[in-house]
Amino acid sequence: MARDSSATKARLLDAAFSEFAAYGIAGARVDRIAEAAQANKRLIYVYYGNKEQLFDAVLQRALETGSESVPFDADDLPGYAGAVFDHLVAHPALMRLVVWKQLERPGATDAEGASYRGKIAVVVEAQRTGRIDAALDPADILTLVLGLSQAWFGAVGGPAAGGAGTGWTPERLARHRAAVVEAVRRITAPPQDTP
Amino acid sequence: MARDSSATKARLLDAAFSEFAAYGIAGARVDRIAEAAQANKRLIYVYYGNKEQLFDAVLQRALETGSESVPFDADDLPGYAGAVFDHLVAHPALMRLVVWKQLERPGATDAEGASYRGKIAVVVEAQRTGRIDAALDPADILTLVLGLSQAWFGAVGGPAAGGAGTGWTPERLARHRAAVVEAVRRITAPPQDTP
DNA sequence: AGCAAGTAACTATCTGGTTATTGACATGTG
DNA sequence: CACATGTCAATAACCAGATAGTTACTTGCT
Repeated sequence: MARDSSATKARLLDAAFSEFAAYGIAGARVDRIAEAAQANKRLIYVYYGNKEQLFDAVLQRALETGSESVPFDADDLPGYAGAVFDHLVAHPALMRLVVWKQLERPGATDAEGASYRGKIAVVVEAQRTGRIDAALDPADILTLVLGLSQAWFGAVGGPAAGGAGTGWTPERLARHRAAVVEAVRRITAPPQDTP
Repeated sequence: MARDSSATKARLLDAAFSEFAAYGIAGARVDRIAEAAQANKRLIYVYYGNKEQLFDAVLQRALETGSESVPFDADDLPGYAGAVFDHLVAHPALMRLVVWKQLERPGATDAEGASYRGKIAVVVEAQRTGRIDAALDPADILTLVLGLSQAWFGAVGGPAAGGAGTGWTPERLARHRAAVVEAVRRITAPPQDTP
């Protein structure tokens, strides 16, 4: 039990995820991560190199699991926006992590760029087949849909804080979710969509 | 010239603005701020108390000048969104500062809460007079409009980085601005808006 | 002189990262 | 079997540099 290096690595990664989500890269404390993981600080350097690389590992895993559980669907962008919204609300730490990354490590990684270009291509195709209004630039569509899905995070009284209970009641959240979905529908629906 | 305390205070505030926008609260360095302001570090504590209070002062001034130069107009939300967009693009440091604040100091201040409630009231009135679709919750409208205006910041290849040149060409930026304005129009326009 | 503005040097503490060492387990050898 | 050897996981103590905040002092203006 005490000699399982992969378990220790995983505990460190989990602890680092929480720490980075809460404090960002600059604010995160290596000692706190080690303590929360019940591991020795040294092992962070053995397994992950240094604080920055640990952050990279945390972010990569978080984004992987994120894009796995919310597959992109250009044929139903309102549904996709709702799914992204649900996932972020369910995992506010992931939301915070992404924002920290945006501030402290701007610029897209190769994986992000590839995923982005893939989505663009799918949107273009959906525009060609008439399922998305072709008047808007596909890159703009993507940006706006994501922006709408994440808008709650920046809202006044929004749950930018730590983890759980955050001022928004479930009803309020559900209503906002519906508003996001409807907004995406109005933006992306092709003309003459309401017969 | 060398003995003008208000000028020194202003220089410190400017330097602190840049520093906090670039590195956040945890990442900001008091020594760097003093050096950039060509002032003695001690004066930060004399004039502003400590690092956190200095951040508060920076944020307050930034938000004040922000809301001054972009007045809220519920009767023309697309135009308002465009104006917010323009202002943030012209002052990316302000955008970053707001996001840092959201992460490192969650929760709305009294001033923010008041401004928010004021906007809500104006939106409600605009819905009553039929200038905004009344089907959506006013709080959601506000959140979505702001989210759209800021969506570019989170975009792939977006200018989350430092200050100036950031991958987005002026043309790309103008196109995205038009997309934001059009998106807000589609979301907020009352039914039967196109005669 | 007297007061406000400004400064250099200092300190206590923190923090990322490292060194030297120990403990556990497996394997090969006589 | 008994025992030496090598390897991997883990640990405690340590260190050099950084950092927020302070103390005691000087400068310049009226």
